[in-house]
Amino acid sequence: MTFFIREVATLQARVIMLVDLDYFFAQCEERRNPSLKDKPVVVCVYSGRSEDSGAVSTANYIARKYGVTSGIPIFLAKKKLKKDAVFLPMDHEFYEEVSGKIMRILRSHADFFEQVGIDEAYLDVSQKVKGSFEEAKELAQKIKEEVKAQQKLTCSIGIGPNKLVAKIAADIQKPDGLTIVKHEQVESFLSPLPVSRLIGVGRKTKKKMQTLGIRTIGDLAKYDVQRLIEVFGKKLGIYFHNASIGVDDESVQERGEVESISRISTLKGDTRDLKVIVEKANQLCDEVHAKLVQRELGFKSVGIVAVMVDMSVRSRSRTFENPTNELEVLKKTVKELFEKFLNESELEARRVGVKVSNFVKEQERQKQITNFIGLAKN
DNA sequence: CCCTCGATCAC
DNA sequence: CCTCATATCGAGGG
Repeated sequence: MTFFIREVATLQARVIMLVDLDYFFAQCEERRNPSLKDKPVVVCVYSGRSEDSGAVSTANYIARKYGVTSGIPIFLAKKKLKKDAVFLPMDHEFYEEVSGKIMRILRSHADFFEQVGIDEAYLDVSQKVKGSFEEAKELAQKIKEEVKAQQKLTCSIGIGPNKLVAKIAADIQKPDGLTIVKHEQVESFLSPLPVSRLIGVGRKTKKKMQTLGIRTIGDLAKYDVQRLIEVFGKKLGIYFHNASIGVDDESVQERGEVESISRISTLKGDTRDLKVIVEKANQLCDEVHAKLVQRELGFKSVGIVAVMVDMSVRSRSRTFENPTNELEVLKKTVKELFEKFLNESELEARRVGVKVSNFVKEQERQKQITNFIGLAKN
């Protein structure tokens, strides 16, 4: 019997790490210019409406002390900081380059690897550490040292029996943190934490749970699953229940290709003038199309999105019978979608976006065409 | 099963 | 005054 249990344990028990690069964009800027290190650093997305319009992407911890966090308007960040703060525009290419080098280091230490966004990755290290959390801790320290030595950046690492716990653990101590939660600690670790720590619980869901008397993950664990399903739907209800008791069997797997490519941009001024909107949309089409070419993809679906003056978000889309890769088709479709949309809407638009999806590898698309011509001939 | 669209989350 | 990009879910309709 003991034998059997041990078998099960070696087959199933996992050791998962979540590595999170600390205040990534701002830390990249500090690395490039170390004189920034003792100042508040705020990396911004400028929207171009006015001098300081736009939002904060990432701020270093000095800036955060003053209440400057991701997503707040730039002008507000300036009001909070005043003097010696440094405001910088995003340099996405640079961050991608740094990220790529670090991800290669992380991948080399994992049995299975999954990058999540530009600054996060899950590592399944079960085999590497032979199921030992003690060894996992040593490996994590080694990884932190290596990233520091080779790329001059700090990161925070969470270790747990699954992705869910590892992710929350990584958030506990940062920057430059290391938090380990073993199986037997999962319940006591999770239960006092607010539900908002769970992936999938944002502003709206937190509010909804609050009205149900659910504040902590422990509260959620005690709540009836059937009720959760009634309130949040089947998929989410079951997910929330399992998450609340630290259960998660999602595997760590390399992410496949992206399934949509989109660009959105803020207009100089609010408008519902088709010409103005199409002009901006065409720029976005160019950018989206460049990505498509780069990835050698054709697309079957085209979508537009408009953020209206009241910040409500509207979208329209169209799916073709056959995939295409032509920029002109994209632009024409986008124009038609906006034209139709404007007829159905009263409000002025503040931001507009373009999206393509339903990809077909260009090679496959060409093959289809060749086949079709072949058939027609016979 | 596919399409469309809004909502939500989180980067 | 309030960025950007991607994924996922559910509802509604076919």
